[in-house]
Amino acid sequence: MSRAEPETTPQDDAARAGWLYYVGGMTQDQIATELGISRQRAQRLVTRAMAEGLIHVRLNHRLQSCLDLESELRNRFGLIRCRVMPSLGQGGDPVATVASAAAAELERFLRQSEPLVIALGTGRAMRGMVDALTPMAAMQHRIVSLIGNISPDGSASFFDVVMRIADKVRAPHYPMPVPVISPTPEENAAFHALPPVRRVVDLARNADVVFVGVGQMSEDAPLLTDGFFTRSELEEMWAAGAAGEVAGWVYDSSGSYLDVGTNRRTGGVPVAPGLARPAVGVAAGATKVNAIRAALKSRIINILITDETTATAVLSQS
Amino acid sequence: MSRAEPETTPQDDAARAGWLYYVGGMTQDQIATELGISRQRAQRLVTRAMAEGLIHVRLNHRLQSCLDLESELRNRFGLIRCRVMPSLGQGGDPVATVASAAAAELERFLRQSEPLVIALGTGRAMRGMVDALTPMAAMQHRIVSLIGNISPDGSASFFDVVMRIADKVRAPHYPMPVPVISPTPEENAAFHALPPVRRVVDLARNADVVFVGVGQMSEDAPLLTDGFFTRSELEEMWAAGAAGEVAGWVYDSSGSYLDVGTNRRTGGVPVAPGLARPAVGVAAGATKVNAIRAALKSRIINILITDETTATAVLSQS
DNA sequence: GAAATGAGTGAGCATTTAATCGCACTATGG
DNA sequence: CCATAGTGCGATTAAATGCTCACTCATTTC
Repeated sequence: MSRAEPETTPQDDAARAGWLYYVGGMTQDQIATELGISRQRAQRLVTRAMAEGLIHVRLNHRLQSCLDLESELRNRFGLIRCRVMPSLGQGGDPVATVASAAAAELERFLRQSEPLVIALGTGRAMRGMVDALTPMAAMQHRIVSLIGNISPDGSASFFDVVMRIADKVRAPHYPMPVPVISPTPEENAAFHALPPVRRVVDLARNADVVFVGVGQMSEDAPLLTDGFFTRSELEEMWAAGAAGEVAGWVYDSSGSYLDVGTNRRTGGVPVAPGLARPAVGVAAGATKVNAIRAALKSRIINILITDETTATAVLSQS
Repeated sequence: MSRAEPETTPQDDAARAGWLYYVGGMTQDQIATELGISRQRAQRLVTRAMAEGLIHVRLNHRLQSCLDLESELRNRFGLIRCRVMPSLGQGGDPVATVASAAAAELERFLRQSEPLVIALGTGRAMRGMVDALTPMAAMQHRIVSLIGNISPDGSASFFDVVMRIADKVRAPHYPMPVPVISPTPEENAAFHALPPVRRVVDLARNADVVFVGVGQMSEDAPLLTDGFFTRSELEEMWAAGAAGEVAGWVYDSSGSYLDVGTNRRTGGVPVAPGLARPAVGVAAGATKVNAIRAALKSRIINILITDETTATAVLSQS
């Protein structure tokens, strides 16, 4: 037979194979026959469709145990909303667990017709959320970064989250053109005095919705492993009672921002505690428990998206 | 034996197993270990999670060929919107193909905050759509049936679609308490004269959105196989040029309702052609091609959700 | 112009999954 | 109290899947 159309992209093929497999329930052999390709190729297309996120899988049932945890967290910390996903066991990646729920929460806001300013932090949780996001047209909103996008080595990888999300929803986006953490308070202030920076800062400060990850301040603190802190800075923060970090701003176990160390040189906008506007924290993992509890206490975040084991741990102590 | 927690339902277990399998990417063996059950049991739970619709799978990519068909259908028939899903090959069930897309379209309306009156027909396509619908709170809307729910044998199975959807979204619902087709025009008129019926009819007639399947009038007409038509009635309609049927009302190949046969005794509300409010037709399958084309011509429906082969066929003739 | 690189391909094989079967347990009605 | 139908379970076996490897072909690099 003759394939008249040469105009199918590889991704099209992958999507079609994945569709036939997951929705149509066909075997890879049948797909191979249907599309006139070898079984191996069909298998690769199916794998690829999943890997590239062309196929979305969602759980459509609320586990009773998760619902219980949600209501307890809501009551204990006075949250607007809370979402607890089932854990994936010790082998599983907590980020993957919460990513789809976080994406759903974000979509909830994106679907609103009145224009919103949506501020975002960075980190693995945010990255996972954006990857799980379904592309949709939501140009009415503005996406703004809370945190500087200039990293110590000069790379702009932190730019990624805001750029990727803005790309998926075709919304205007505002990266924060300052260093994540400047060498001196003066240099940080100099950046923030620049008019373009001030405009982004104002936008972020008055955002209608905030999405952030939550960083732990233990040995494996993201800010340390990613090279934004030195070890001595971390120890200085420990001495001051550091419990966690949101958007680069370090707070103690009661959820109050510290006035020492890097906090005097951090660029961008801290997430103000106790406000009424939605502030969504996306975080899961055993090491983050204390950081999450502290952020909830002062209501730096008032919506929490986490997994079952983390939720249990957050509630168990305190 | 001792069951320590009596507080996990079988469905909870199935959902958890399905989550671990599809989202966590774990093997059924790992799940069995994780949950402390046998492999076979894990496998049964996973299967069940899928069968009961606890796991939703969606395609997150638009195939170029489908996009092309969509824009051509939109232009040709002046549609508001059109959605073409990839076909599942000759073995596949067309209803399964379009169900998830139809559900997504319905959810689009359900998510709107201003209250809507949503009118629905019946049939396999509607049933599939409702099954694929994600449960969500949308109490602001009212769900009303376009078609009678009393079938010839007295059963109320047609009630199902409206009831199920209302159950899933917790919205008030209004079944149409009249026979689908009455034995005589007089009896039909008598039913429609009843005040409670009139209220439902008024609601349906002024609905903000309409969702319907499209029935073919060939040998395998749903109205015939489901026992609402006799064969002689079908032949009478053929003689008058019957091409298809929407919500029980039969129209010819130009999409005009006929004034013969059962149309004089059909209960409920016909979908008025050519209106501006969205009227979504959900239909796929080779036998429905003519019925779909006719419904599009007079714009009984102005949004179409179908599959690739059907879309191609609808466009090929005419 | 030749070698290197890298993505894509098909074959064979190990692992994982689905289907079938027989057995035990339970509820229901004689 | 026993018989019987129905349901769920584990073991076995057939099918399907995923993984590795050697190979090709096109493009790049020296």
